[in-house]
Amino acid sequence: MPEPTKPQPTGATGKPGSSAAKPPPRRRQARGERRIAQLLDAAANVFCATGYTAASTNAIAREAGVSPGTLYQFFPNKEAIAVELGDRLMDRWRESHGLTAANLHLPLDQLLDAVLDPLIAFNEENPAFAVLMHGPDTPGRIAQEFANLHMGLLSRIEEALASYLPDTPPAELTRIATMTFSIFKAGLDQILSHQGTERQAYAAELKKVMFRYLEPIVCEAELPTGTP
Amino acid sequence: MPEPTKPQPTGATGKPGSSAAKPPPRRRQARGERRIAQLLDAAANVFCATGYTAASTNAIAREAGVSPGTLYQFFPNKEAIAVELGDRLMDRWRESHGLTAANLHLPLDQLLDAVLDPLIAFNEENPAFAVLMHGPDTPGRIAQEFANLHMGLLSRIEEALASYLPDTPPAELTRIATMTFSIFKAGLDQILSHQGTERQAYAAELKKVMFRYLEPIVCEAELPTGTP
Amino acid sequence: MPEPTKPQPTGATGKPGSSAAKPPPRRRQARGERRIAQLLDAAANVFCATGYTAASTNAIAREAGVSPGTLYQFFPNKEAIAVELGDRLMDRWRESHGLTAANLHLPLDQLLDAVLDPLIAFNEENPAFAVLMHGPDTPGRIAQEFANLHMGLLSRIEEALASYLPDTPPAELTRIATMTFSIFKAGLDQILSHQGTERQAYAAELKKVMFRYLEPIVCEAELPTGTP
Amino acid sequence: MPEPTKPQPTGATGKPGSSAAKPPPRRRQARGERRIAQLLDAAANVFCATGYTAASTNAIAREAGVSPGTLYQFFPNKEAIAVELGDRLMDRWRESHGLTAANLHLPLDQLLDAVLDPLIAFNEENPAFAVLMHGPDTPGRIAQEFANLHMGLLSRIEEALASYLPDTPPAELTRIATMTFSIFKAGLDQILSHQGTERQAYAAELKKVMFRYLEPIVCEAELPTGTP
DNA sequence: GATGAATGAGGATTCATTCAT
DNA sequence: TATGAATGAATCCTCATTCAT
Repeated sequence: MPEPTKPQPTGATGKPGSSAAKPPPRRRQARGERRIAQLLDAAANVFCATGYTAASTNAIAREAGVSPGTLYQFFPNKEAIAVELGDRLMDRWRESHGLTAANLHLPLDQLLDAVLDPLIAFNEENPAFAVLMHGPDTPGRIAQEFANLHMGLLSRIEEALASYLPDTPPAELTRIATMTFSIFKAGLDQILSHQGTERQAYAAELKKVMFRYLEPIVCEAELPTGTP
Repeated sequence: MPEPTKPQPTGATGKPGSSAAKPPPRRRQARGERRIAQLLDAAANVFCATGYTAASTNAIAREAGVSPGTLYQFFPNKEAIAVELGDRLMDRWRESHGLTAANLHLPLDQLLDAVLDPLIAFNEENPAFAVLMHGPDTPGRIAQEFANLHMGLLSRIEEALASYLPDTPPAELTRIATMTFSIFKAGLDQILSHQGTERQAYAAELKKVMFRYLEPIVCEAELPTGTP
Repeated sequence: MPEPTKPQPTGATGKPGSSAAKPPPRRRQARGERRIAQLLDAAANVFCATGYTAASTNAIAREAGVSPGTLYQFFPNKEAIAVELGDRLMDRWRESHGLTAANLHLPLDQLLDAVLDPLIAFNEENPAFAVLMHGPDTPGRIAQEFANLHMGLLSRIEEALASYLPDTPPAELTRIATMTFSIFKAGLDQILSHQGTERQAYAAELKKVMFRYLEPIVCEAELPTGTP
Repeated sequence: MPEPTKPQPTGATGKPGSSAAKPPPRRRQARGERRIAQLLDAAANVFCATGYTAASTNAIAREAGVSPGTLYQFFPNKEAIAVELGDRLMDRWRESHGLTAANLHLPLDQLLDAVLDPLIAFNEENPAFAVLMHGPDTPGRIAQEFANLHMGLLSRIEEALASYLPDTPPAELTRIATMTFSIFKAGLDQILSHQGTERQAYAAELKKVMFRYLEPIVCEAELPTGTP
């Protein structure tokens, strides 16, 4: 039917987290949906191979076995590809193993196991996730296109921490969360750049780092009554 | 392996002073040396502004106020600029505050203060150092051109650790050093991306992370006699 | 030669009503006719907004709220859209206010009023008409796709002039008509690019130009007997 | 010090008309200056052949026999090429036959001859001038990049008219000038799109149009006192 | 008839690098 | 040395058009 359907720029389906009132995600044929998946897979590969900055849209299209024009039918630009890929990975992560409320009552070491093991596994299966978490090599600033992903993860950490540290001032909470996230990313990189037992050893090491960092913080908060 | 090897970096004017038989540095290189410094300064700025991958040699030349041709008179390619800049920063670091033998007998907390404070200060003054430590956003692999810098720092950490942990197997030592370095880089990024008191708070936080991570390792090693 | 020939413009649905034997217009073309109108309206908008050369068929389809494929179901290419739009505008113009035979006996000033006022009004309502009269910015040559429109208008002017100047050689007649048309287009552009009273002032000015240009020509022809 | 030398974007040397304090026009080698001329010649050809909108920078480079990169060493974009070409043609025009003060005291018919003949000749030799005067086929607005050229010519006409019509209100003056310019462009197009005697005939015709349009305006102004 | 997918050549522009002066 | 010119492949992206559903 003539029904105009609102051009709806392209690609990105919607921010994660804003669950209500998703705008009808643009009528698309099944083939198109497949193409998008294909392109995002290709993008993941290329991002992993060359990093975000050096990745080229043509390379992504080539990797996906389509022409450059096709890519641009679904994504307005390189940035949008990264955003959409990040969103989808984030969704996938949340759906499969998200930080469940149950975990939040575990003791720290078990919490770390409960969170990190699947998260590491997820990153092993989706190495592009790590690439996107880092963003372009532009230092300092978090590039606009990665802000979603970054904030998404960061705020989840912050929430989790908040439940352990209800009395900590927000600024400090943010700092601890930021540091934790930062450390995690650093450790994850090491894990992913090793293989086999060494990889496991690094995973164990990361847990040590995080446990030792967070334990005093958490304990101190948990026992405000007795210990001097 | 870890042994840094200083790989005679650029193709340009072999650095005087590095090898045993110093040929009297020729006069006509004085200007050249100035040019090089100029170019490296410019490169540092551009790398900081845009990251390594996105930095263009033309932009570096422009920033240095010279023509592209001039740049290539001193460096065979973009990579060499990064390498040389990294080497020089590394030298500068070593010369000014390098991990002196004296420090190695300090207790851990003091050691961290002694090492991290000047290192952070150095990075504040030379933000390109952090950019180069990270290398391009290509994940996992350490790009060839940044291997020197990376290994240089890493092996110094490893040496230091070795003096605290003489009985630890080398593989583990490497792993701890790698992790430590990784954490440091991560923390440094946070420090550098904040300002004022918040920056200081992040620095303190980084020290906490590192102290808590390393303390048990070091303690355990230090007291092989008394513990049951 | 000037004779317009109405070149059976698009490849699509031969316009009913043009040839002698009217085949009863098939029902299923009703929708098609609407689509075409829709597309031509959209094309008019896009041509006005960006000019012919820079207009894209995708933009036209989008503006019409249909898919590119649909557009090509009715028009074989971009050119055909312009041609058909031009033809329709021309038809519309002819049907509503065409140079009626009656006008041809008015004195020049009244003739100009009689012709120009509605023509200007028509162009105000259909600004795409002016765009199409000019064609692409390719200078000199009249692009193939705009020849119809151009010749259509030109020959009408020429006919009108011929009735005033029966003894003028055809070459000169063509020249005067061409010049007149050219001036008209130029003036029209000015009119359309102004607003309100200024627009009216330009319209008046255009009439002055044309009147003063044509008056001596016409007068001289009208009084072949007396004047030296 | 390195003295940065101010990047000085590229290409365009400076606006015409601002004669004082020309910024030192960027050190350039002779070869470069030749290239620029070459490129502008090529651009003129391509603009004439295809019009501004459809002209491609690659086509210009090809026509000039250089690589696309070379073009961009001298011009930051297509627009700048048009601007510079326009400026140079304008300068060339002014230098050779500009409206000299002497002309301003001639009777109108002689003035028109004095101005139009060389101007037409100039346009015959530099057909790109006409293309640039028209600008892109975007209707109405005068595109930014052509404003200079347009205003340059328009204001010269306006000045000339002002000397004939000292008592006319400025708005009207502008209108008359605009109309005159518009007519001239229209006539010029016809002249240029014909050949030989026909071309001359069109030139004569244009003069008629302009003379007849302007004569009453000028006369009326010239004889406020004594008219019989 | 309608849709959205697909194409691939071509658009402007950049960039690492080399060359002539 | 130093410069600016030159390169050409590669960048992102667009567009007229065709195809499969």
